[in-house]
Amino acid sequence: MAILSRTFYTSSDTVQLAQDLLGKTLVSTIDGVRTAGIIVETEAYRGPEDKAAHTYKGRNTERTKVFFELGGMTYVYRCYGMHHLFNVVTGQEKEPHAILIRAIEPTEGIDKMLERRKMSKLKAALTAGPARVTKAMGILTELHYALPVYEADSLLTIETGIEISPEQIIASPRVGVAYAQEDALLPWRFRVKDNIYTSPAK
DNA sequence: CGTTGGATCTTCT
DNA sequence: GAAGATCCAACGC
Repeated sequence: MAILSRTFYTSSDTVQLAQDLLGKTLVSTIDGVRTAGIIVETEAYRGPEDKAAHTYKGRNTERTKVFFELGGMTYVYRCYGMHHLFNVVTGQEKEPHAILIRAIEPTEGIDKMLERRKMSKLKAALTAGPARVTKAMGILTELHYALPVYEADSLLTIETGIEISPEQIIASPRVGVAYAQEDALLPWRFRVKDNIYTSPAK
């Protein structure tokens, strides 16, 4: 499989990229052990205008500083004090956009993912949900913040995967962002239709 | 099946 | 001091 080049993350609009990422393969390599899965659910966050984004109004803190780099870097942060959520920074320098990876369909290293999730049998709950994805792949804020996903020796890479046609993509409002008022209604959540690792179509 | 509450870090008021 | 880009176990039907 081929690693996507850095230009993939900088040459299109973030909302388009969130759709383009569906079908691509997220790969984590820790201590030589590879775990991988097809991306089947994403959400776009477009600071500084987007009220739901951590970079709303250009907020630049220790946590969000990687947003301001050129696209293709990882943004991992802690959510509700106990989960790690994984994003890919997109766009140009000083353009604080990112795409949250919400669900994957496991393809490689499933035994390792089951072990990390303390599960015995493969089912959708293994990697359906942003915090589940990071747990299954061993992604941690301390270990995986601000890494290039376009470099072959990176702990996290994104590679080519399967073709997803526009008809297979479902757009809907983002999850858990009611506080963002009118921006909460933007249809910036994208899912692969009929995939069991995302919630069913409505 | 649906609902509830606990875990507990970062950031902003 | 409060709330958040969440998950899961423990309930009650």
